[in-house]
Amino acid sequence: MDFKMSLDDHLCFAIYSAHHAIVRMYRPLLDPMGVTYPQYLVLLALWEQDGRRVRELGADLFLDSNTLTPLLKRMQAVGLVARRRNPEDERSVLIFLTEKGKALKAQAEGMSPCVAEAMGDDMQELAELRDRLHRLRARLDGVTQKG
Amino acid sequence: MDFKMSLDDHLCFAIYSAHHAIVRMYRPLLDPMGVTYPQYLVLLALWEQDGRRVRELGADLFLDSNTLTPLLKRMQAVGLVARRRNPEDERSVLIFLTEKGKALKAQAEGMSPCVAEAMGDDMQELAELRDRLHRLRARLDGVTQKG
DNA sequence: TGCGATTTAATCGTGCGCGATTGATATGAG
DNA sequence: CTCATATCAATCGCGCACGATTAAATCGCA
Repeated sequence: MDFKMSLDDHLCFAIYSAHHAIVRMYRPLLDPMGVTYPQYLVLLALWEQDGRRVRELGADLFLDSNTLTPLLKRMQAVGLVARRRNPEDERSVLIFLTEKGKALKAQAEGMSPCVAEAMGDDMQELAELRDRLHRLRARLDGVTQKG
Repeated sequence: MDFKMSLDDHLCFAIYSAHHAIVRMYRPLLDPMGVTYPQYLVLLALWEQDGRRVRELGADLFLDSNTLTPLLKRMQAVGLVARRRNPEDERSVLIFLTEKGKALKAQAEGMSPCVAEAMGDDMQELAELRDRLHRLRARLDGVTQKG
């Protein structure tokens, strides 16, 4: 049985290829905003809660400072965020949205119809897919931690 | 409603984070084999059908030569594949598994129990998740093409 | 109080993805 | 047969991811 497992039979490849398809779909929507897809995810996290530490942002996004620091510096360079040392604890760095970064939220909400059209209109199906993936991720995280 | 959409509410982020969790889960299994996760996907495609052109491999993996050429050269450098110009059409390059590349298949099949344990034992659920993702990817590819 | 252990961000090197371009080979219309 | 067009792999530049390491600040305990 394992001996006949093709690429398409693998769940891992379904996730891999769906991920890249998502990024390709978002690119033309995000390009006019001047942000990449990972940067858009950072913005989503900051629109939800501003002024977080890099560590907290990383916990939400499942990313470490080796990825986030250069990414946030690029966002700072184009004026989307400000990085300030935390006066309460000089080890940590706080990330704040600039006015430009805040303003992008409205523009991003304008993408919704395009995203909805691309993803499909079956909200039930999409929400269920999302929840199944979150459960799988949580399970994998748990196993990887212990293993 | 859109104004309260958190990171976790987004299907795109569920896919993004599940993808990275999958890669993290596979890493300790693939490291001893000396291959990366994308290289493992290439091997899956080649174990299924050997001696393909770069273009065909790319069609299966949804990757272009700008990604595949350097990746295949790295696999050639460690002796997993051979790259030969196609005598029938000198524009194309054929990719062949070496004996070492073929031998890795048995070792990869040994990962199955670990993967199964990490992913969970509900094969029905996992197969359904896989099929839903393939349908989403197909839909996104269609929309992106036309758009 | 002093000092080792811990926490935090930053840095470095490597390997993807991919938009854009290049160069070589094949194809096809006239 | 010729030359424009198409196809194919390769190349280049940039931005992630991430393992490993470093440096600074804080914490905790003797």
